[in-house]
Amino acid sequence: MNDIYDPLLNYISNRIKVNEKDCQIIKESFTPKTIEKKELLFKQGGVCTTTSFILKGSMRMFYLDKKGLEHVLYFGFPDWWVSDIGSFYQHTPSLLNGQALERTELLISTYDKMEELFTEVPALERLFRVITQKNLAALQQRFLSTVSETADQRYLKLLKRAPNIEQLVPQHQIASYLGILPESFSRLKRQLHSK
Amino acid sequence: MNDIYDPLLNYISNRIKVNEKDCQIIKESFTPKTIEKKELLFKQGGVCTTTSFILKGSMRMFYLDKKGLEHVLYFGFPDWWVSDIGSFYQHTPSLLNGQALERTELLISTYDKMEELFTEVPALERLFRVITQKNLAALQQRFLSTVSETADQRYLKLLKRAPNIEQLVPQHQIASYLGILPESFSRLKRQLHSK
DNA sequence: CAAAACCATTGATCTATGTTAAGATTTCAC
DNA sequence: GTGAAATCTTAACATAGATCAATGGTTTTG
Repeated sequence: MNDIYDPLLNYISNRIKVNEKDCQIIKESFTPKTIEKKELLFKQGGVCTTTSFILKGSMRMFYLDKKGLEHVLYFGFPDWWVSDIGSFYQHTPSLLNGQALERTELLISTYDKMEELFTEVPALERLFRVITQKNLAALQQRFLSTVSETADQRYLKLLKRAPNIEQLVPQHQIASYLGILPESFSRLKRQLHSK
Repeated sequence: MNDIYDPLLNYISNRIKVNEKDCQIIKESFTPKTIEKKELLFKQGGVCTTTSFILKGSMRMFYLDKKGLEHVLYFGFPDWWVSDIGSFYQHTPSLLNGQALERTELLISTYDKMEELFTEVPALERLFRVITQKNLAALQQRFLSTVSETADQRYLKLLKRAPNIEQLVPQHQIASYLGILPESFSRLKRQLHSK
C-alpha cells in the first residue's frame, strides 16, 4: 500500500481524477532510479531521452556556455519534473545538463512511454498541457525580470518566492540562477546588509 | 469553400487529423476581429481573456517596466498564436501588452471556448500541448542566449533565424527584442558594419 | 500641407556587473 | 586525519550597455 510510487500517484491524483487502472498504467510507465551527488541525469549535447519525477533530493539544470561559464536554468526538488523539454520532445541535442546536487531518487520515463501514457490516460495529456503552460508563464516572468531588473531586485524576489533556498543549494548556484558571478553575488549581499 | 477561417483550418489540418465535424466546431469557437495599428488586443494589468490566431498583419507582445522601458517578449505574424498565457489560463493580471504593429486581422477565442474545444476535439488538446512545449523550449533557448551572449551575438543569431525581420518591424522594436536600447543598437550595427 | 510626433544616429559620461587575483574557510577523498 | 579541492569573500580594474543630450530625417495627423 505504501510504496515508492506513492508521491507520484499523490501528485497526480491531487490534480486530476484517476482510477485504479490508470494508476497501474502510470506505475508501469516509470522506473525508479537513484543518482549520486554530481552525477548527470542528462548531458548537454546528447539527446535527453528521459523525463523524471523527483522523489527525494535536489538537482540543477544548467547550461555551460562557450566561455566555460555555467548558467542555472532551474532547480528541481521533490514533486518536480526534470528534463530538457526541447531535446526530449524533438529528439535534438540537449542544451542542458541535469545534475544531482545531492543523492537523488527519481521515477524516470521515456518519450515513447509518455506518449503512450497520454493516449491511454487522456486526463494526463491535459495535466501535462497545463503544467507546461504554467512553466511557460513562469519562464516568461523570469525572462522579463532578468531583462528589466537588477541582480539585487531579482535576488530579493527570489528570497520572497523561496525563503529557504539558501539552505537548499550553495551560494554560487544561486548566483548562477540569478545570472551573475559568485563575486558579484558576494558584493550584492554585502551592499544589501549594509542598509 | 474559401473563407476567412481557411488559414486556421489549414494550420490545424497540417498538424493533426480533423474531420468535417471537428472543423465546424473549430469555426464556431473563433470570432473574426480586426484591430488597427497601435491598438491593444490585451493590456498589462488587465486579465487577458483571449487567445488569438493571426490571419494577417503583425503584432508585438511587450512588457512596460517600472522605469517606463518597453521589453518585447515576442512578435506575432500570420499563423501565430498570441496571448498572455499566464493571464489567460490562470485569470491573473497580464504582464504583457499585445499591440498591433499595423492593421491586423485575427480569429479570437476565449478560455471557456478553448477548454470546451479541447474536450470536444482531443487531438487539439494534444496539438496545444505540443505547441506549448515548443514555445517553452524556444524561450529556454532565448533565455540562455540572453544571459550568456552579448547583444551583437544575439543580433546575428536573430538575423539568421529571421533574415527578413528588418523589413517587418522598425529598428527600435528589434532593439527592444534584443534587450538593448535603440542607441546601443545603432552603435552595435555601426561596429558590425565597420568590419 | 504644415506642425507635431516619432525615429535613427552620434557623442560624452555613468553604472552594474565581469575579470583577475589573492586569501580564508569549509568539505571531501584517500 | 591530512592534504587537496571546492567555496566564499574582498579589492582593483575593465567593459558592455545605459543614460543624457543634441541633431536631422521621416511619418502621421489634423
